[in-house]
Amino acid sequence: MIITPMQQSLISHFGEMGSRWGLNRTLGQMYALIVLTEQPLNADQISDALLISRSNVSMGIKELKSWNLIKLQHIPGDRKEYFSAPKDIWEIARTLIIERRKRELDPTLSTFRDALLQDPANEADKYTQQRVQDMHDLMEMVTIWSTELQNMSSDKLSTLLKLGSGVGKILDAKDRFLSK
Amino acid sequence: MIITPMQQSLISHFGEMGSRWGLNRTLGQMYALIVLTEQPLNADQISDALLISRSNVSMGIKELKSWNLIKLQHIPGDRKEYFSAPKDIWEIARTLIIERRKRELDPTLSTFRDALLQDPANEADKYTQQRVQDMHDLMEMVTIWSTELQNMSSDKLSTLLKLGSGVGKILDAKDRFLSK
DNA sequence: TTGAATTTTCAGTAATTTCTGAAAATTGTA
DNA sequence: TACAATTTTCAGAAATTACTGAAAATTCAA
Repeated sequence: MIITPMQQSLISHFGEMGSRWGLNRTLGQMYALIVLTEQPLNADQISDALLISRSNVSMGIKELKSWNLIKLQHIPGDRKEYFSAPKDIWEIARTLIIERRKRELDPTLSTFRDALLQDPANEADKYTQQRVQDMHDLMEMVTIWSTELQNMSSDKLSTLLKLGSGVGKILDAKDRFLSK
Repeated sequence: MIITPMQQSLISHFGEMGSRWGLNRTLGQMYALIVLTEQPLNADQISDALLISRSNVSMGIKELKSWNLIKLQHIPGDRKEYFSAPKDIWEIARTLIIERRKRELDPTLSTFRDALLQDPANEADKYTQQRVQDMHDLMEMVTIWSTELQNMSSDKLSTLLKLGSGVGKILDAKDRFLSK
């Protein structure tokens, strides 16, 4: 498993960014390696390439599996497991959106609902509930969006994103449009 | 600075979630406290309420300032600085989107551009560049979107989000619509 | 200016997270 | 079934991150 300088610099960068995304350095590096390599890789190859222990790779794979970010493959005549990333970058993006929502939004939404069901004990609680209500409504809408994206084909997702700076125009004319 | 049980449970939750967002526990708790309290708070009140050291609060405030998440206020006759969050939840959301983009996307986009400018040394590099190109294009579109959101009023942002499950419909009819 | 009030910095410590090697568990084939 | 190959687990070590108290710096009113 030889890594080119270009790959190395990208892998390092993903490592540094890894922690800013909910992952960690090693996980970022592992995923970069898998995404940037055409052939599926086995755990030993990953361990060699990134100079990390075999057991660390095993834990990393477990985590990447829990994120649904890797595909598992078998090569005939080889007992090792091989890992690869989806070739469709939109599929990866979609998965990331879904998984981040699960981890970052869903638990909070549920906590918000609990708080809103309680009787406010005093003025402070009343104010708190107002704010929670606002945050709840916002997060719920983001959730609806992400569900929509989840069920969207790569083509459609791509079209939507390319709409980019056209969003404003659509909104300006939305009423006219929706009334047709 | 008395905290109600309702506030306490929300603050705890924000603390736990804090690390899943690029913040940390204390920062999450601090921001929850500030958002959920109607009155602006000073550093000592935050320190008291959350049972953390005054210096920790100072560092937290510095961080929240760098995220543009808090407003600084002065109360006549009081030399202390008071902090509050925007009352408009959309403004907070907008700020979060911008700041997360700055931290999570921009540096990566720049690394991608560097890699794409290089001459591929071999087949592996050619494949790597293909994948980088895909990721680059996707991230650039997300960036354009976030810039759009950045310049959008709260009203408009709210309208867009509420569109929710209407997005698919809009896309289906996009061509018809845009040709008008 | 001066000095009390307030905020910030920072070195050392504490807490948390990540990583490793060794051992246990699992898998698949002969 | 037996066993070699492979993967997973996990306790302890290493690395990183967060927190504190004390001291330095800043602010502002008199």
